[in-house]
Amino acid sequence: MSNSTPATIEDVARIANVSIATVSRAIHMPEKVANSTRLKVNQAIAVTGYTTNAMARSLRLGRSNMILVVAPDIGDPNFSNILIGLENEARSHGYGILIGHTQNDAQRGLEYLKFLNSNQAAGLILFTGILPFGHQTMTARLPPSVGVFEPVFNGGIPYVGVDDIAGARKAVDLLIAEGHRKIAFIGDSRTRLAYSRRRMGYEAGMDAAEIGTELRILFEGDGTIESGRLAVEQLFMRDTLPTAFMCVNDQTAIGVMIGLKARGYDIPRDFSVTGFDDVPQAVFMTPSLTTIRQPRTAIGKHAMALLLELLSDGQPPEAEILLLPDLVVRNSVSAPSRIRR
Amino acid sequence: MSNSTPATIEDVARIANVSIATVSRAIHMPEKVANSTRLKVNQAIAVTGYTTNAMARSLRLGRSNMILVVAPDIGDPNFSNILIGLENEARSHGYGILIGHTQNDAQRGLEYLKFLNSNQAAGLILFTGILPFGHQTMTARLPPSVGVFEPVFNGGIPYVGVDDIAGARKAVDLLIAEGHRKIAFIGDSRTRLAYSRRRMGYEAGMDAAEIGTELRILFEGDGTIESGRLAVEQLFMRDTLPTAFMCVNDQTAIGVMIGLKARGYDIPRDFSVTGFDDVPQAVFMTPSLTTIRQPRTAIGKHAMALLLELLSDGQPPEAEILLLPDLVVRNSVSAPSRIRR
DNA sequence: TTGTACGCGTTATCAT
DNA sequence: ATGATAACGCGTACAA
Repeated sequence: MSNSTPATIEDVARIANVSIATVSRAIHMPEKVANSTRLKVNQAIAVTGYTTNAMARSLRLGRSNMILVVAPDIGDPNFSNILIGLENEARSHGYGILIGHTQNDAQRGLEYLKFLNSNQAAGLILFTGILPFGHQTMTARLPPSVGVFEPVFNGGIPYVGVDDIAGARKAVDLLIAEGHRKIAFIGDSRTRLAYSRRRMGYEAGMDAAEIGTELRILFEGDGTIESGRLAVEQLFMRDTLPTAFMCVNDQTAIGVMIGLKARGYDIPRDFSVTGFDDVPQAVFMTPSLTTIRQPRTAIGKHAMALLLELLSDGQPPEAEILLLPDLVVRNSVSAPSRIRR
Repeated sequence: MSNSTPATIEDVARIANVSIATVSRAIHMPEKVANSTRLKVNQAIAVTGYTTNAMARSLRLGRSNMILVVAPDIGDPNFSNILIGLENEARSHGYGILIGHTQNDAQRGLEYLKFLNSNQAAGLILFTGILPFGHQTMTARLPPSVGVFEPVFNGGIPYVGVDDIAGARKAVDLLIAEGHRKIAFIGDSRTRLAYSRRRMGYEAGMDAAEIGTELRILFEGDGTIESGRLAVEQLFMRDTLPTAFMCVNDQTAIGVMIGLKARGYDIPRDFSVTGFDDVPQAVFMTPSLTTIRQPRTAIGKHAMALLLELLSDGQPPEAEILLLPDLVVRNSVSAPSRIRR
């Protein structure tokens, strides 16, 4: 059983009294081998505790059973949850997943490119809109790849993300349903494509409710807590106050809440606030934040499924898969207060 | 340059006008090859864009350059931060890291065991005190392994964790320095060894301050938010109130804070609270939680360094590496109130 | 200092 | 249905 050296296909063949070719067939194409023979082989496998040597297999096949997952920041809470989806899906198809993080450093990106070139990974999952390989990118032969969250700016690389427009629409619709009309959108059109889409959802919702542009307030931030706080300050100074703040992401929403509380206002009595993402701390805020939840595990699962399809079929089935995010109603939204503004 | 098929060692040899053996030597034992030859080889490598085929190399060498990291739950915020340390250290030594999560499911654990057996990983990092391989564990030949956070109950497997006793001591010392004497320890001696050690730190601190056992309150919980809340209820019922709650982990502390606030008390005016771990939401609590921070990235780095040492030396340099955690002072601790209790 | 040749464990081709 | 054998790309013992 537990010898010093792992059993090889030859050990199995000897014990089962067949050739190594038959053993290989019994494992990978069971229908092409006689029942009685297959039985003998299976017994021999059980006796020896044989496991296919993945290195030899990969060498022969010319491809590994590993998927490289590259993210700019592993520590990102978004990352770990998507990882779960990725890992489950990969594992259930016999693939393992390799982790890499670039910290937005081109040098490290290059290392991963070498990694890919040395055949260590059959496919690539990218957590960023840009290829992390610097200027070498152009000459690089990438394996089948799939982006997560954002389209990869290289063309031809499919991606799995969330329907930001529909998600934002859910938030603005809730606000409108609660009776709000003067709703500010605290946005960030520069950083990510997803963010401009969220704004589109906001506009669409306002349009649908026939709320005129004179009631729409747009603040251009940068998606950080600080920019949320700043938005509040600016809006107060300009004396153009909304009854609700719809924020492009949870970070901004947290900043808005901080700013509002600093001025002594109560949320949601005086102002309603919504976020987007449902970061882990959203539920711990006071009040807990009403937001749009990213279906993280599902995103991971779909991205990996797409990649595996690519790996077998060769052709990209779809260029873009958008999942519908959920509205998570908590305590930061209520009907608008009666204070005149 | 970017041909259809990757360059092999043979391509390099042909261009450099040497044998493949010389190319291999030029790469792996540069000092054993003539300067002029090495130069030719390096040029040929540059021209072809050659990268060693890792599969072939691993097959030949009998070991891969992958480290398998197995955790019960990838989503755990502790995990991702340690992962950063692990990854950085591994990568800088030419190793890649593979992720697996078991969800405490023995079946999945077995899959990883097969993985290991098929030579796909040269080493193993374990995030749990128990081997996740079910009863097969005994017969299994494990590769060099290192535990993280907790000792692995198998013997002979070194681990890297945190000095829980010293960490807890920092918390209790702070409380005592603020003037507290009647300090409750809300613990959990069943779940993890680390937790009992934290209690030892508490006792040691109380001993050092010569605070008698009649002023020590011990509540046995289970490390969850709910158990923290429950502790408060019980202590109020028993009418044995401390001025400070020292909690075995942040979850418990959060529960305690919820319980205290539900009864209308102010923290830290009426009661002080400390946690342990510094989970991401600790800073977002109101008040923000004073706690002991796990040096997560450092733990990962040390664990991987230890494993790599094991991989090359063969012998475990140390059985146990304990890192010193930091006290993070925030706003949940102040001097005890004057209310008589 | 350099080259030749074998073997690592597998899968695929071609016979039988 | 099964077996013999050639490759996959590399590292190294041995020979030169």
